[in-house]
Amino acid sequence: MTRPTIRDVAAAAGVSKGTVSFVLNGRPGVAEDTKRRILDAARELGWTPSHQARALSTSRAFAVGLVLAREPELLGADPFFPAFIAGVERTLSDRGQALVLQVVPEDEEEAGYRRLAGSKRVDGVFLLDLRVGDTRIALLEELGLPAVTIARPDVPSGFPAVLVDDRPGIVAAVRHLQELGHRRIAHVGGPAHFLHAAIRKKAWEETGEGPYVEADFSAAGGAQATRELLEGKEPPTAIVYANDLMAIAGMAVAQELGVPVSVTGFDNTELAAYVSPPLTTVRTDPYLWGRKAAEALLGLIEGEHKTDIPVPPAQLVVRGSTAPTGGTER
Amino acid sequence: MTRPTIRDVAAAAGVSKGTVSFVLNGRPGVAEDTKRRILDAARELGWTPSHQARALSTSRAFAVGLVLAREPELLGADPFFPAFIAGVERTLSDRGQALVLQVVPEDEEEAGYRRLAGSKRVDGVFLLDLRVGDTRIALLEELGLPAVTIARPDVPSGFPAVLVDDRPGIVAAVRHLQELGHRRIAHVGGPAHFLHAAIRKKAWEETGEGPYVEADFSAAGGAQATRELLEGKEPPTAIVYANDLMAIAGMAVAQELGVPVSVTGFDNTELAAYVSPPLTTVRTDPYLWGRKAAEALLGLIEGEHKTDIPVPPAQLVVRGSTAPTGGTER
DNA sequence: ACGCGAACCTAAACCGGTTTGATAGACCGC
DNA sequence: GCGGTCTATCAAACCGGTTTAGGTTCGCGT
Repeated sequence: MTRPTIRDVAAAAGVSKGTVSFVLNGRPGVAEDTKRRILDAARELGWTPSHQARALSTSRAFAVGLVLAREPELLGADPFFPAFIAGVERTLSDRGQALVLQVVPEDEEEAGYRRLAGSKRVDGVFLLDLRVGDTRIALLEELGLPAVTIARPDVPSGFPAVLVDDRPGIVAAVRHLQELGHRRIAHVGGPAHFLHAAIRKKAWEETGEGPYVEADFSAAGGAQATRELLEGKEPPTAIVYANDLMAIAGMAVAQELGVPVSVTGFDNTELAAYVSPPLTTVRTDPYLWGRKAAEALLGLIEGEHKTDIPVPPAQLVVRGSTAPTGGTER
Repeated sequence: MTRPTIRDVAAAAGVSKGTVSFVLNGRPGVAEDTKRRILDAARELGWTPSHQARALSTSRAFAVGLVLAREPELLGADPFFPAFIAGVERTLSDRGQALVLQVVPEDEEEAGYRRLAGSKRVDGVFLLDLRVGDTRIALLEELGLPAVTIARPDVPSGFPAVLVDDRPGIVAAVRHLQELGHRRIAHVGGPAHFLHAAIRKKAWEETGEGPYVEADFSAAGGAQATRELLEGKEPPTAIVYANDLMAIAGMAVAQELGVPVSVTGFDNTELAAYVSPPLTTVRTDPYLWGRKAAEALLGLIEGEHKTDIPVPPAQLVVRGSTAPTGGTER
């Protein structure tokens, strides 16, 4: 028994294919009575339209894409993607859309987008990990592929964006440390070519605080940067990290060196609350971003006008890893 | 300027659509000369076949699916998926296949598979987080959807599987602890209805060691379980955890309670090497599993016979979190 | 009684590939 | 020189939807 097609439904309801199609797409101009007959027939036969056929005639893919250009190991440690993707799915699945993932080595990122666009596999894409002077923006415009980004304030991307402001989180962390009496507060940032790393660094710079070390968001990088800071002359009494992973690795280094130092992270990963001492960090909501981004992207694909979507700013979560100067951290 | 179609290529090469199609699919029976003319024309025009049209006429989706039925928060902390997916992609992208992701709440898992199958969006799926008496096996058979699982020894799944053996890793961890003088070695496992949790537990049981607490693979669960163990009478001197996340959370609890206890994790997450003390754990290779699983799935879809694929067993990575009894853990 | 527009529906073309049955021509042996 | 096979190619049907350009039918105004 093969899958029923629109033809079968049409025959069962005694109408033409065209009419069934009209009903399916909620077009006006079909009598109530006929409409019901068709819907009944469809239910009876268990018919669902073949989205392949639909895709062919409407040249829509009914799917959106996500290109991840990171090394697998780094991906594994990043709490952002799974949550973001879950949020995206939340929106997509309600609307019968699918999410197509491409994971590519960093140097094949462009090819990844070209593949998705060229084979018309997706109707639009998410643009993540925005970089300074990101070449992908031009690429996507060239490809004519609708896109939505996760962007930061003051950096126009040319696409509608979910506007995430990391600054209040960083500022709050620094203020919190200052209130605890810290006067030399360092920052361990992510690669500065990433917009989100750059803006966190900028927010921190504007507080006028101490030394800065650039790392790469990895545990290894965070540990290394911490060692540099603590073994240098005039070590800071507190460190603001650009993510939890580096912060946790940094805490371990400080413990090993026996240097008491307050630390804050960024992301509020699940583990943050369960390390010792529990990590003071900044809570973000990638799940929400995913939902919003997907809504925006679908809207864009439908031809809506592009607008940015603000989301609530990151919030500081105070835990035990920050303590008054001179006090003991553990 | 619209995308060229097969018709354009045919016209340019002075042949019929059919012949172009034959060449494209590498079918025999086309003269060398004609073949070259067609390929030249195709290159000239920059033609790539529309996979939508292809999908319609061959009723193949050229995509495989992955259903993730976990809460977003848990997903974020799990290092398995990103690495697995990266491996999968590695295989897929070479073969022009796409990966369609579905993230659903746990109670909608079945609907997720039905959606993928019903809309013919994918030609096959990966079946992950296999459970004891998994109902999805019957479901997929009912749906007639080819599938590949990540399975454990001795538990036939009915589908070709990447055969992962966690036991040597657990056994090695216990032996290692025993050699260090530990005599009461506890196990904090994952939910027992998961096959991988069950088999780790079983391997540990067969070593004849101490108390067992079931947790849920989360940091919170690991911390809670650890507290129970250490605050009970006859606390263990070592704990074997079923994943790194619980192990790290457990270490923190032990530190807070001031109880010296050796711990081992499972997964070898990036962070494992950078906590204090560095975590002794078991290294697995989900990237490889992803590659193998994708190869198997594509083979299966092509109609090859199903066979299980063994992968190298997990290996113990000894670090500082395991120390001789009576010695200091930090 | 007739013309007209609205409401409803149909037939057929189309999307861009794959696949099948037919055919034209080359080559073969006798 | 003729039937028979083989090769290379073509034309047309098909996949399962959407869309457009007409038809019918009907009620209504005059």
